[in-house]
Amino acid sequence: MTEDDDRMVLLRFVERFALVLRESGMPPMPARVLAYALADDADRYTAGDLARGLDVSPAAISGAVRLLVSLRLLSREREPGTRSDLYVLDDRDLWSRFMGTELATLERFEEAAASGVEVLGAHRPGGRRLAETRDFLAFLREELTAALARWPAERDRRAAARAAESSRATARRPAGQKG
Amino acid sequence: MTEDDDRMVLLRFVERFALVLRESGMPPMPARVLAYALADDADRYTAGDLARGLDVSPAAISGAVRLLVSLRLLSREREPGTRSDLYVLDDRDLWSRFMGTELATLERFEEAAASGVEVLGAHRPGGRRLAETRDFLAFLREELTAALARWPAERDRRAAARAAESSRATARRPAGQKG
DNA sequence: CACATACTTCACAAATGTGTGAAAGATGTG
DNA sequence: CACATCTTTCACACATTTGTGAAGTATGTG
Repeated sequence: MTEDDDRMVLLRFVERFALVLRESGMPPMPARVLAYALADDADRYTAGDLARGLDVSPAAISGAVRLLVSLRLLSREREPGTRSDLYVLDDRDLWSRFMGTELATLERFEEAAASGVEVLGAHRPGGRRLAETRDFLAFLREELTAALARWPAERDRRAAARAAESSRATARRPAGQKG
Repeated sequence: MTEDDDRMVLLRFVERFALVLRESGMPPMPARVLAYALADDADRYTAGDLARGLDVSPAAISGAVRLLVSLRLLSREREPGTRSDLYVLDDRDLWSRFMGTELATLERFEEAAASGVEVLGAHRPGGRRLAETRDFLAFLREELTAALARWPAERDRRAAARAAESSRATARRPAGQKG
């Protein structure tokens, strides 16, 4: 009962989150698998787990994990003496990796703009606009790279802040009488 | 001859750049229109200009500019006494705007992650991962917003550097004898 | 006010993408 | 070494997306 409810809540979330991932260009099934692996409580999944958990065919999982592994968003592991691969979502820097793939796209943008400047000529209005575009993309890439490097420290800082906050809250509850 | 060649070069670039835009989630035709408006030398286009320039049907342009205008990447203007709208690519902060739409996506991500924490509970492993995801997205949004605010100044700085560089180069050519 | 021009809307044909079932391929077990 | 289990590959049906032609709408012109 409650277990089924939980599962529905989870699957509903999966669809919601996957939708946003899809709007960022990820195909539907990989998006679902990523969202599921992120939100469900296990930290390693066999292909069968994912297929059953999402209630889709194993074939669909096969294609989805192939993409996710190639993007480094999942990694494949093998437990000795077992016949299934295990897919693990390395959440320590999942989002850094995700942004890594975005940075690669940004670089492709930059290259395209630069080649446009080259073939069209920087003196013409169109070429000038492309040069400015290229500069912007370069700037953005520098900024993102720097931000990404700051993230691990920032994450720990935020996690510590959250922990302090919640321990203050629990300390207040049992002993907080002398207001 | 040369004019046709130029046009081919332009259209080839348009396709190349549009391809990257498409990988970032933009539909093909809007991507082409944006790339064309960016790279061609005019600074305002009627729908007909775009249709002829890209050699596609006016109907396709209609849908494409609707999207681009809604994203604020093109703006629609109307010259008095004429019967066509003019589409202008406001390149002064085109890319800031483009990133603005990306920021909106980021915000949707953040909301989705936050709602996941809410419905799944922050104490479970899945919920904890989602909380970290939400934090990362918030961080990224702050960083991007800050970077975007820095861009105008940075752009002028880079433009000035380029101008100084090129004037130094032209000054060196005619008079640069006493090396 | 009929007409010409430019654009938009709509229905459709073509292309593309997506997930399934069936068959084939691995890999460990008795 | 036959078998059981799990995964991958492949062909296909289904759905979605895309851009076109044709018809309709708006707007300025004679």
